[in-house]
Amino acid sequence: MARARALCTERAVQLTPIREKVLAIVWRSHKPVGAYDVLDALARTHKAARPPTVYRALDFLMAEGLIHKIESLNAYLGCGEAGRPHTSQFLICRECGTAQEIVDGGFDKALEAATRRARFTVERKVVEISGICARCAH
Amino acid sequence: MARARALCTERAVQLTPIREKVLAIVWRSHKPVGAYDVLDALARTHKAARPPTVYRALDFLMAEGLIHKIESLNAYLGCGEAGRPHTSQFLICRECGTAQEIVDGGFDKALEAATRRARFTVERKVVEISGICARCAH
DNA sequence: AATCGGTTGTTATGTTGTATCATCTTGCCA
DNA sequence: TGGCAAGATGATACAACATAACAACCGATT
Repeated sequence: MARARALCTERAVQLTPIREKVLAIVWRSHKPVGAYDVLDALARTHKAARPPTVYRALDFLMAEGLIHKIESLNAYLGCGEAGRPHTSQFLICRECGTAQEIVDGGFDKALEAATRRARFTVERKVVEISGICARCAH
Repeated sequence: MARARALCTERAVQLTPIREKVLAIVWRSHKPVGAYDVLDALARTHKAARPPTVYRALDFLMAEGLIHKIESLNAYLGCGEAGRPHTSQFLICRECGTAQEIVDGGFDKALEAATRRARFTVERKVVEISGICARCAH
């Protein structure tokens, strides 16, 4: 969190109280959390919270690389490599609901080769693998 | 489409008129199409169509591997390798809206290695790359 | 004829995300 | 020191995406 504050200062963007609360809410869950769950949690300490309040904060945090959106769950997850440029992949366990962020160079290399072959300019990568994690498999 | 019919016969599942119409609607667009766009199109020839009608058909077609869902767009796309077991990745152009399905062995190999390392049992893969396609880049 | 599984009809509702315009705060500077 | 501009938030309404629940139908089997 100190790191998040430092990053925002460095970039001259504002990590306002609302944004910081939302970040804390997303961050403290190791499972992806839905926008309306964030809203419920935020509303406990911030009565005026409404959907746009939350979506604005989530958009800001995504733009700054502090959280990710898991598209296949419509949910949000704290980023493990906050602020550093990186691409990430997610392993999502359908049993326990956790999402693990992994960084895999081989993956990126294969992707780079495939997109270059297609002359495709990459802007955003969504890689979400669902299944059963090691712990839940026993 | 003949191929879709053959597959369903072989599997002893019913490609009913509604399902076939929905498949045709998804298939004839080379862009991913939203469920409510499908609904509008279906309703032209099938007045009774309602959201559940469409979602049931889409679920069936996905289960049979005839279409895919693009999670990052909440939209559906005809499958290029209908019925054959395969994993696919998508290149989605934000300019023209087309989504190209690519099959890349290197990708699958990298994924296999990464998931085995994590002792993760894969059930579903979502790989959606957004950006600018070759045609739109000029 | 009874019934059983699969499909569709129907109504309502739940979930996720945005548009729009008003208001407030802060810093700047003429 | 008054006014303006940019960024952030408040507030209302609505759009877009998806499912729950139960009724009705239909063909195949017994």
